Amino acid sequence: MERNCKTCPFNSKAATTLCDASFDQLSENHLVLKFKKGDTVIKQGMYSTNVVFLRTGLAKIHLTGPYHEQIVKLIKAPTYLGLPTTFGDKINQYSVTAVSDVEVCFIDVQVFQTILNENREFSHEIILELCRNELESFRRCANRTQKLIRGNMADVLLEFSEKIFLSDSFTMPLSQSDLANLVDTSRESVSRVMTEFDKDGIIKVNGKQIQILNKKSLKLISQNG
Amino acid sequence: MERNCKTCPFNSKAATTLCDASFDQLSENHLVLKFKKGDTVIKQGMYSTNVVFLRTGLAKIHLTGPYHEQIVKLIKAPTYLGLPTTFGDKINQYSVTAVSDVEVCFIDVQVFQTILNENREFSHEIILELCRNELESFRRCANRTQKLIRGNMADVLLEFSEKIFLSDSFTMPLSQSDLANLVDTSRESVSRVMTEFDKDGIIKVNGKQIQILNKKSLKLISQNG
DNA sequence: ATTATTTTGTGATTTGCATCACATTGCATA
DNA sequence: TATGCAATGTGATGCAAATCACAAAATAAT
Repeated sequence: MERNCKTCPFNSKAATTLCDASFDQLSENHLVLKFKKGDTVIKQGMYSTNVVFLRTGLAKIHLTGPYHEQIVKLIKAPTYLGLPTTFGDKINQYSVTAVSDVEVCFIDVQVFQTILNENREFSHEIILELCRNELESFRRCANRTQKLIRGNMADVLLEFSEKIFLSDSFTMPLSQSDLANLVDTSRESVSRVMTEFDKDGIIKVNGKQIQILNKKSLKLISQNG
Repeated sequence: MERNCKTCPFNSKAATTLCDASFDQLSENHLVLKFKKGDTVIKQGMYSTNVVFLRTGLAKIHLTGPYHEQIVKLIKAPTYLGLPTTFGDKINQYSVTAVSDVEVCFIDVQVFQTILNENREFSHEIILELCRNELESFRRCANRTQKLIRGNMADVLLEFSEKIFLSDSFTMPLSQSDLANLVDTSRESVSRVMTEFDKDGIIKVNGKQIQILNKKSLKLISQNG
């Protein structure tokens, strides 16, 4: 457990700003914690007075839906989490679970707010990030509800490849059940679509190892049925 | 066309703060415009350097989905619109269309930003609002994708009654096609569900006039299938 | 008033996908 | 190495809701 925030490999501008501007406050008031794959970082329904900064690793945001768990998205460090909670009623509105081993900073709200008030650039960036999230939510929701399973699965594969792993081949970080909750289908359908894509030569599946062979096709499937 | 912002019936705290704190700047820099029912207030894809404040009336936020228009939600004055656009790349990411006659203030981004920078309380409130929106999006999306049509329709009726019109009877502001895009179904299904609800004595439909007779049932339908 | 044109109601048919029901594989822990 | 549990593959069946196809109202336009 280290406490020196200067050493954080922050490549988020907001995070850097935060650290540079307020190192003293932060180093006094934050914790760097390590979580193992599968651990709960934020638990829906619990009281919390911390902003969470995901420093390294992957995590999933999920919440209890009307009938089953809903995975909102897979996120990659560095990002802030739990802002809405912190600024709201301090009750976590969603859970965050580590998908790989992760390092996390818990920053006390009070401190965070102070910094926000003192640092114009930082608060502007936070607003920007929140705006981006809102738009992303709209789009995501429109896609999920309108597209067929194949389209949504194609989207997820493309997103993982292009946004998360920055490579055509990667190790699938989620189980098929998780994927099902992410694209809102059944586990069985996820399985079927994956084997379909494999048989059609669009991807190569080898256990958890995924390789995208034909990105063009995936994009077509994403657009059409 | 009036320009005196002091006269706005702002009951949003953020809006009041904005007006009180920065009346001079604002009255120099904003316009109050009237739109008629059906008019486009914000057009997706267009360049814009204004934050839009919906002063009076109802409007719908909608965007082009992969296959058809998606209505995100019905909104009621007073609210800010287009924040994400304004802070982002200045290209509107969604459309806003007047559902009743509305009054709108266009506030120049520059001015808005200045005020945001000068007014701590105001910027804090904006952050709060953005956070709320994000959470609301998560919930909404989880509901839409998991619930059956009857459940979603029940939700919409309850929301209109409780959040928008604050009454058990109201005039449905959206067409069935709009409702279909809102809950992501077909127009025909909306029609069928409405007549079902009517036949079951849960609501009374009389053209566009809706009366909720049995709120308990609606809530049950919203929760179960 | 009389046409258009958009909205709505309702049946018949089709279909994507959930669900059920197991077999199988992989992985962990004794 | 065996044993147990979780994650997967795959068929058969059922169902919610999309789609198609009109008729009937209701609004708008002439």
